[in-house]
Amino acid sequence: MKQQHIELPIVTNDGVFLAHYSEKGLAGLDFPKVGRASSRAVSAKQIPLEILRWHRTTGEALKAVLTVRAPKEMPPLDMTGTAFQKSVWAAMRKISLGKTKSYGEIAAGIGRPKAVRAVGGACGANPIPVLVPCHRVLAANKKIGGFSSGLDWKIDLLKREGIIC
DNA sequence: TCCGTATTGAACT
DNA sequence: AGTTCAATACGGA
Repeated sequence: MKQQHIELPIVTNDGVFLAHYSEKGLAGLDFPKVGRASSRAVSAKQIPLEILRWHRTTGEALKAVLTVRAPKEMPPLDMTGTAFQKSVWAAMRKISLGKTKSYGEIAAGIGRPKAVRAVGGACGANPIPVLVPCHRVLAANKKIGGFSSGLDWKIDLLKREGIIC
């Protein structure tokens, strides 16, 4: 019994995101990539009804965040990672809309005040950007820092939320 | 075990 | 004010 790793596109005004689902929930989310002509056509029949339901929720939540609104509902997240990473991701999800935290604050929040760089590593390993608001985590002096899936997205999202000019 | 990392804060130009 | 440097925790090879 292989793990079905299903990819489904989410069409937004900002492009086509690609959601990855496992049998347990949303396992990943990719930013739109230029030049991805056609995501593989998946016949809707092959997709478990449960996943379609998650996908709908995911799409709503994603669009909500992209329009600077709090998601009303989140799909189950299947985040594979170490205990430390889960702590970091959980801490990041507590950041409310339009707010920011520094890596140091996240580290302190999970009881490891000096693990700031490790926090950065966990952010980079975050499989679900946007929904887990890793873009709201800035460096201590309010500098942007980095972003795995493209710094442009981070800046753009921060602009929408009025965090930066 | 060693290396890289989306950091940080202090010391030095 | 800009730059360099050491410290620190964790994950991957």
